[in-house]
Amino acid sequence: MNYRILLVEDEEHLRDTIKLNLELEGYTVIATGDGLDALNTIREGRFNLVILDIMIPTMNGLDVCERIRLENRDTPILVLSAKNSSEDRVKGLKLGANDYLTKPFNLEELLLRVGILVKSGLKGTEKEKDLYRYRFGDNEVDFSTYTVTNSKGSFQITKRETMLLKLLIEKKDQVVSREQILEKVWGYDVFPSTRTIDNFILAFRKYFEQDPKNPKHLHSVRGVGYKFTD
Amino acid sequence: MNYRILLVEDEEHLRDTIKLNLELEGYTVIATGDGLDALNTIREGRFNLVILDIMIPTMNGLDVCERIRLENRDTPILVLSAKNSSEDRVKGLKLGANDYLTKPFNLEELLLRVGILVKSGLKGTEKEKDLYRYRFGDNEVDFSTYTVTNSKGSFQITKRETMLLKLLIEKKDQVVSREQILEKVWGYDVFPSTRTIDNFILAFRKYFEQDPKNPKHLHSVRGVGYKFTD
DNA sequence: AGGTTTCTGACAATCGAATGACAAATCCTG
DNA sequence: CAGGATTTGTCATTCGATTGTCAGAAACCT
Repeated sequence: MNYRILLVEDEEHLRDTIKLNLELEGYTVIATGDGLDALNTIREGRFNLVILDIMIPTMNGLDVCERIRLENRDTPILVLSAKNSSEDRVKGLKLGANDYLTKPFNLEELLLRVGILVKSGLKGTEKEKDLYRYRFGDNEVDFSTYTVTNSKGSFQITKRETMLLKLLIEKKDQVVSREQILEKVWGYDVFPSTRTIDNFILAFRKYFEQDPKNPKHLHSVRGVGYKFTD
Repeated sequence: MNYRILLVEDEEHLRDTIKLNLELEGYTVIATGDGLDALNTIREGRFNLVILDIMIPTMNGLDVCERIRLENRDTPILVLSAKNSSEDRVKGLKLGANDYLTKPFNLEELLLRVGILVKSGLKGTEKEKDLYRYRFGDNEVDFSTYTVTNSKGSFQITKRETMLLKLLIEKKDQVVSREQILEKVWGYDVFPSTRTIDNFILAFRKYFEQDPKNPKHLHSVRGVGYKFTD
């Protein structure tokens, strides 16, 4: 079996070291030092693991992590960081990283953890359904099939809608600004007008709310953005 | 789903704290402070995760770790330790631990890592369905002979078609992304264009659908992939 | 309070990327 | 080399995403 690993690390020397060692272990390694680059690469190819330094230029590494998770639920992510505060580790793990390693690290430990992650990803791309379901009101959303079920019946929503909904639910009870939404769901280089987001919310209200005019779950916060509550 | 966790920790106070917190998260926790005890317990019951302090009395925690791995390949192990030397971490990971956390640790981080491990262990539980024959609509597919029988008659399909069809049927009612399809049917290092997959689906619709224009079994999910339903 | 400005709701119109459809080229395998 | 299997190329079509517009609601400011 040929395992493919995407390595995102900006320090050139370290990048080469890690790449070399992983290749000696038999992995195929694609390496880049840039976050945007990484996102593009991951969209094109398939990987068994992403090793991600969160202190990279161009964009925040944690955002890269979150974005990979919005688009792609399966690929394991191993986060590297110079910060050793537990808050940072917690933040990384919350955004969907599968493991977190602090620099400087023991190379052998890295290789061991890589081995563990790569294998765990293999066991089955499909995970338990419950992990991808979310219930609120009389709605049930299945993020793996893009399906919504409620009293009105059962229907499909689109990928974009799913990503946005996921983001709002992740940040439940918090206001998410339009900028944040654009950044996370659409990316750094695309800038649709703000009407677009409104239209998505509009659609959500039609899908999920008993009375779309008096939303119980999808609230507008004037001048800022939107907020999801149960 | 009821997850069962075995907690092995000799400091009583810490043990109670962890146990309580895990239970608040909804896990069932069996706790013990003794290594031998732990081995006996794990032989009796099935667990989704073992949390193991390697500084426990009666026997060396690393030995316990090794024993568990010898007897039981699947159960994830999370090692706790006061030692923070990388050699110790490497030693633990080499003996089969899936993760390693140093005391004192952030409780939230522990809970997050527990969540990740418990889920990763699940993936393996799912058994590959051994499909031999499958019926849907007025079609009957025999995967061993690559033969399809329906009202239009009986004919052969190719190996690749069979692989793809099997994948879609295994993931019935779920959206299978193009990436997943490529990964499973073509492998990691082959990159045919997306048109290829489309053509296979096209063929399937001609084979299996009464009205290929309004497919009842092979649905497109725009921007993602395809979905099979009965 | 009243008038002004800014923001969101609502929906129609438009655009463009993803897919459908099929032909042609290439790759295999015997 | 023949013949099917697989892949690529091209154009048509469809559907989701985006923009534009306007009305009404909320905030702002004397």
